[in-house]
Amino acid sequence: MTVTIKDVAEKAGVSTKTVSRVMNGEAHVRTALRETVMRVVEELGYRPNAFARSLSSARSYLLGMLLDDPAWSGYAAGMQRGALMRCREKHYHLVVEPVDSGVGGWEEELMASIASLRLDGAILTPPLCRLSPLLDRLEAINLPYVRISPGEDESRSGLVDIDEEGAAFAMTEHLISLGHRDIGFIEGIPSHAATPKRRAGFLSAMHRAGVPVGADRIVPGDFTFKGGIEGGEALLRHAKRPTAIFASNDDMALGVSAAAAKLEIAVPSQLAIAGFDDGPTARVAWPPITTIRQPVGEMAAAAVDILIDPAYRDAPGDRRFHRELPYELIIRGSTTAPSA
Amino acid sequence: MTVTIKDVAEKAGVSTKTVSRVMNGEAHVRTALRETVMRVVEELGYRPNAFARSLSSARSYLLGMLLDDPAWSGYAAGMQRGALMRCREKHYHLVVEPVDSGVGGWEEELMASIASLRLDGAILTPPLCRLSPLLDRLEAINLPYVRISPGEDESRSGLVDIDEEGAAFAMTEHLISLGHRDIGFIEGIPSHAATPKRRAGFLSAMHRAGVPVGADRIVPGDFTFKGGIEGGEALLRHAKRPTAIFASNDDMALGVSAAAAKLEIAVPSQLAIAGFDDGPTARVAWPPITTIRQPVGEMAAAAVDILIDPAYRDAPGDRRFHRELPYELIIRGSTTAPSA
DNA sequence: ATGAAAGCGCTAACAT
DNA sequence: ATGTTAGCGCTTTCAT
Repeated sequence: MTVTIKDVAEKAGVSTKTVSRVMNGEAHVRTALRETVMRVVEELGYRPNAFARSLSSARSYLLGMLLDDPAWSGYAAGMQRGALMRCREKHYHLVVEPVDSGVGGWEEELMASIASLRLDGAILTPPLCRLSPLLDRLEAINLPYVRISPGEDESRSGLVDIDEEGAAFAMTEHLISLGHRDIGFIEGIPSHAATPKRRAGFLSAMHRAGVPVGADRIVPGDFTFKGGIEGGEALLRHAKRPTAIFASNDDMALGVSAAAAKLEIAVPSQLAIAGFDDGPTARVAWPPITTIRQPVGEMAAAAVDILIDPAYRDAPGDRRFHRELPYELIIRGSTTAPSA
Repeated sequence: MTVTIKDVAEKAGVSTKTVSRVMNGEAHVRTALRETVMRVVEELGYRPNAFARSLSSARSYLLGMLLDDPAWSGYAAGMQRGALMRCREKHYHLVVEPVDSGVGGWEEELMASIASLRLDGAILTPPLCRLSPLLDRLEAINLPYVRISPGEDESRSGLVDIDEEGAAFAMTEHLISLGHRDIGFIEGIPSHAATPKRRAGFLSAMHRAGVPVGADRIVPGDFTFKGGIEGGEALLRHAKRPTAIFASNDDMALGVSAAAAKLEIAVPSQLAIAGFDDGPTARVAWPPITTIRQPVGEMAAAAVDILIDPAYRDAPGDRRFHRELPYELIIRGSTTAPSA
């Protein structure tokens, strides 16, 4: 059979409680004893049973990541990877809970899963983090959660985000500084908090540069490649087309790139293209996409840190549990000065 | 406090064992009683504690997915998604265990994690599924596992794969049927079992068509975009360059596409490009890449099915636990007939 | 068909 | 600094 705490205690000639203390790195154990116990643990290959521990201690050492990303994009994958790595470091485990909010009954299923696993906390990614009824339910069962880029109700919980508006502003300034004045913009899906912020950043940079933005220069989008093709075509079919297009994420930027190829418009010489996210797809393109690097892995890791901070339960709305991580403007081949 | 089985038993006027029977869908409970219990469960919002159940029953209802994919490509994400969905359906949970086999000590960490979670089974993805010492250790602790595309030691465990060689053969035939005779091939990373199989499929199709393959037409690769650029450049810098290039995966195919753009070779008119996998990147390209669809999600789901089959433990090597799923040739815009 | 009692392996609370 | 006791919430015998 598997080795239990009793076996270790017996062989080491101590009580199970002492073994428990050693395993959990608690104080009040003499070094000599601690070492004896450690040795026996090694010898026997003892691994504490996570279930027994959770059952008696109310802590599960399990964190959940709630994802609603039908496309399972690089964004979600990066988040997950970042959270996973930090969890591993801290001796927690991560349970990923994919959710399809398009289908009925998901909320019940999710709550059942959460309750039966007795999660210690949950990370909510966009657009889930804006579902107020979901937040209500999590609060009702007293489950601490941290939101990634929620964009509203800031004081309701810990959160991690970047300065979306500032980043969009910076990207727009980059395009303007290259000499572009007629710039098209493709929006994201409205359910994401980032959508209005990125647009606002774009508009305010244009405004500040004193460049008017025609209503036909802003088109809707949905964060997908296909949406980018459509948005790109809409912008490029004008008799007088923009010299640059700023898409609200990388996948749409690639769509614009495809639309340009179709219409035989050369990138970047005849059209500059910018994206947002710096996901895996941004690098797998030619020319590579100029974009905003959003440190998704670190954002998820920060969320884990907040969740496992013992102080978090008591003051989830406290400002010290709000992290704004730095973005980075990544200039690649898709943006150059407009040809005269 | 949270509702326990005792609360339900009390309110329903039955023993805890009866509630347990109802919750687990066991026989020997009168319909009337069953319904009463169900009603009380609803009313109280009772959720069984997964830890308590696991502690007393030896089953954890937890499956692990072991991943060693530094790029965290679409392949890994698709696998995970497929496994996750099937687990949800079957009331299991999935714990993802990323592994960086480049770093020392990963094996100990992994084993500790597995042991403490008392996993019911594990899914091994490439290239981990070929690490014989790891398989030895899993067998030593008696943990059932299923491998995805292991390519060797077939009788050692259940496995799920596709006909890699047949798929590469089909792709090559497609290119030949379009009229290509001078075709370049970029290999995958040697640690993956798929690498030699895809090459073999390519070679045998060429051979069958009676087309000789020059040694300089096969170049090494590593499944990355960058590797694809390099491989593509190597093939395209020849005075007489191939009219088509078949890359062992999509990311490399995109790299070839980028290399062609750099060298101002038009795709598909001057160069046809084919990939393999049909990952998310294949569609986010222009022209979209002709490729082989590998049903990664279904493969992972099949692995879950095998693991939770009660008969699997007793005969893991049995042929009925080997699944070969169908691939599909997806013809997109990147392959057309060579221009005369 | 249903129930009573005895753990599963660990930790919290309380000794000592 | 270390040990003892009593559960955590469920399932497993084994009765009835």
